[in-house]
Amino acid sequence: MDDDNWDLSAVVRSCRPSGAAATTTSSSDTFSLLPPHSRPLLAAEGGKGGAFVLLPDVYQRRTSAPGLEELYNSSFLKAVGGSLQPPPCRRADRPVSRIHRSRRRKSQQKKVVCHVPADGLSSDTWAWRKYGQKPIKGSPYPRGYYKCSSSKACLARKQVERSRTDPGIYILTYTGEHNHPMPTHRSALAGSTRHKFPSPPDAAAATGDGGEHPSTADPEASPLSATTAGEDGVDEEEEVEEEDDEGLLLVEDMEMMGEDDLLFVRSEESGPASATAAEMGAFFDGDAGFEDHLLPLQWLSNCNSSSSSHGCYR
DNA sequence: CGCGTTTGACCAGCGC
DNA sequence: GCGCTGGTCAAACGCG
Repeated sequence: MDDDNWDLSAVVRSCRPSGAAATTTSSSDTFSLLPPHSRPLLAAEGGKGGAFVLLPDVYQRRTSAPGLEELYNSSFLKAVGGSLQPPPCRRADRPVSRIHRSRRRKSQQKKVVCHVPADGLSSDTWAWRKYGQKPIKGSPYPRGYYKCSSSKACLARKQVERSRTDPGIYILTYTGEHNHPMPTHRSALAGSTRHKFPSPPDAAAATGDGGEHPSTADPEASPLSATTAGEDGVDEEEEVEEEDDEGLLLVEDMEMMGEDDLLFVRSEESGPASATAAEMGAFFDGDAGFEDHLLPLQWLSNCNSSSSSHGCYR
């Protein structure tokens, strides 16, 4: 119920730089949904211009942050205790159990929507397993549906879709909460290492029309080789905006993000990332499983240190 | 052999 | 009430 917010609130609050945070008043639960890596940039309310607030390291140290763990735990209690459903049922059972679950969620579940550059995708430390993909009306790019694969009981889900306005940006929608601690090592996750390094016919297609062919175009695919990506300090921006108490977060379209404010490292960018970017481009087009490419998160700390988002997002 | 991805089908929420 | 669209499931397939 409405208590969903509490956990998030805690996080937010703790993260809040004294003044800025005010923006997301009730962004509460939203963040709990977000993977640590994706420290969201809170868009200041008037923030269209780009007043982003970088959340402190709450997320940064997932391993050592007791607070976070608590958060998780408590979250579990709330999320799981309340609505955790027994596992999925087969079609036969579906009618009943599933209905409640999915349909309800559809409209009422809290969501966290964030926009991240391709690089950002790779930094998701949770283990996700793709369970579906669908073309979305109005968007040239299909949307991928992921579940947390760390635990079967985990309700966390995520949708990945490429921004129609900016192919370089991915829209991540998190729903549900993880009812288990975050995996320490990606490698520990169930065989989540399936790098398909494509030998992309053309990277161009990657950024451009991938969506046309659902089968080949995976929006979410954004494999960065952890090494390269991590090194350069990627930029990852996500802006989260809360809409209502329902917990629904809306992120305004890319337009709202001033280019000046949000700079993504694109393929043209220089440095170590460039190679990565290129590769990514290739991936965008046809591959999936970006989650496999985990960023060391080192860059997080780097970014973190800088007080302004600009420092990082460059 | 195990696990993740792909893909088609099913189901129901939502808008008209 | 109907149709559309999105979300999820599960079998098949591929890869390590």
